[in-house]
Amino acid sequence: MSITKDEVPSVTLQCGDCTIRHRAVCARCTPDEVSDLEKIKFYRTYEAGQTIVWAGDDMEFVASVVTGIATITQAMEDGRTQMVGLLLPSDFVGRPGRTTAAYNVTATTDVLMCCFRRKPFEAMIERTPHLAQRLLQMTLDELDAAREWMLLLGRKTAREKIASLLSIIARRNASLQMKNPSESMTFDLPLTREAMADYLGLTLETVSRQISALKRDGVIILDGKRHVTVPDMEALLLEAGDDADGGLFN
Amino acid sequence: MSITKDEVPSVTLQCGDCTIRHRAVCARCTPDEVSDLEKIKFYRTYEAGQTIVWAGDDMEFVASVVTGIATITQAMEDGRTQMVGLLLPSDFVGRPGRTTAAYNVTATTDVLMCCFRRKPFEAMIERTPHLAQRLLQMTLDELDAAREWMLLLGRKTAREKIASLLSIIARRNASLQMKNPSESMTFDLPLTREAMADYLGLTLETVSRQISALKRDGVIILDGKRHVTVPDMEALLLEAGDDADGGLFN
DNA sequence: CGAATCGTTGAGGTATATCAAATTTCGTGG
DNA sequence: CCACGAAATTTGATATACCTCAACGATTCG
Repeated sequence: MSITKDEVPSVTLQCGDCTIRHRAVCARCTPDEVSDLEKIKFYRTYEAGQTIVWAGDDMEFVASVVTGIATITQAMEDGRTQMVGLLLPSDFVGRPGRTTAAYNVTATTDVLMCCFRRKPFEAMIERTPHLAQRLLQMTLDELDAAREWMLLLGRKTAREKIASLLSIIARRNASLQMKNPSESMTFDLPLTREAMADYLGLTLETVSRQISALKRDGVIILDGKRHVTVPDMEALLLEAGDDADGGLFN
Repeated sequence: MSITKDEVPSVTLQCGDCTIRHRAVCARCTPDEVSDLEKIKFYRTYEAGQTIVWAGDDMEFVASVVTGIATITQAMEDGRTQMVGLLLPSDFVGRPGRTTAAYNVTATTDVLMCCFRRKPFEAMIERTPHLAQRLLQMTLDELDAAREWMLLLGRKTAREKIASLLSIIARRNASLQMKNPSESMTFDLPLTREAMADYLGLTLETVSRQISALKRDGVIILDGKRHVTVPDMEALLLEAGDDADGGLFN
């Protein structure tokens, strides 16, 4: 996990064939607006483990995750850490109107970010309703996700927390692969046990134990430490303690 | 706590001298835009204890809290409940673009709401950048608050949770009364022990015990069950486990 | 005055944290 | 390719913070 100098991808990407074009903050923008955005954008890459933003630092840019996974975390002085967001491709990083970062953002896999210089981006929000509208929509979605997580953190048992996390990851993969979510599903965990613990408000030992328990009970099948098969999504959803249907939208 | 028919206030309020005009969703609107809003607005009152919105119901309106306090809660099938938001004057209720309410909203005191019919309001957002921009700002603030709460729910001890809640309420009162927050402060708890428990992810017994403990330790002074004096805000902040300064913005 | 609501306090149980050690995985260099 | 060390993970033993169940006190309201 060595830290090397950021490197601009050898081929500069064009917004026209960007993989997140239809989901990112620019989703509603007209071609004209996109070409305005293109003038203030630049790419950055981060290696797995690298910090993208330090809480308290000046924010020179806001950005969209193009590929890879990053985490948003908040820490107390004594080291207790809570993940407060998981950033997937198309997710937005940074808050227009704020000069100082409030959270740590860390790459958990190699990450490619599409960055916009903050000042020009803020100016553009003021004059581009499509941008503000899309950002509002995305922020409302994030708020919903945060609230769902508050229920998990405040009221769910350790087993339910693990099952919830697994089903969220599974659901995500399902939506990518366009599979019927009731079938059996297979995916890789993008997080270490410690990162899962920070997400779920548990210790890594408890995470490990509960994963072992779910495995023992046949709810999941493990191949190695990270490769998970869920033979019966219904059963997993049941363990998560959510409403039977689990997540209608998204 | 009887439930009576909603009643429009005897005097219909005018946006011009509305107490939340400068903080609510309409804060950035021009006089013209406000008068457009005025055409689709109506007032509703709710008594303490009354439900304002049921999760799953159709949302006919979105609204601003004008006076009083309401809570946003989420419940699991077995009854476990988590508060995911606290609504104070000027806060916004409802999500444009969504037809069905995702959460329960309940009045904890008598509440006056300034409501907008949802459809026309959504249309107005599309054509009124000032409205979308302000709503974005407010939503970003809520997201920050939700994330701060995630840290509390996931990583703080019961005592820290109580101290955090008290300091948030105290800070709020300070900002209303324009007092120096380092002085001693007095305020009333707007929540029952049970509501506090639902907010903090605790049982009401634990809330009661921790409040007693803070009282025993001289961190707070109780007069009755709800009237609280904090002789030394610094000490309370310390108990909350936050950074020394505690809350720069807002 | 009695019932209902709200809050406090106590005793004991349990889920999860903490501390500790063994085991597996994985990257690196010989 | 293999050996080594570091990191990640699992598992065990024990501690403890918080929950659960229960009883009781205070306040309000009809």
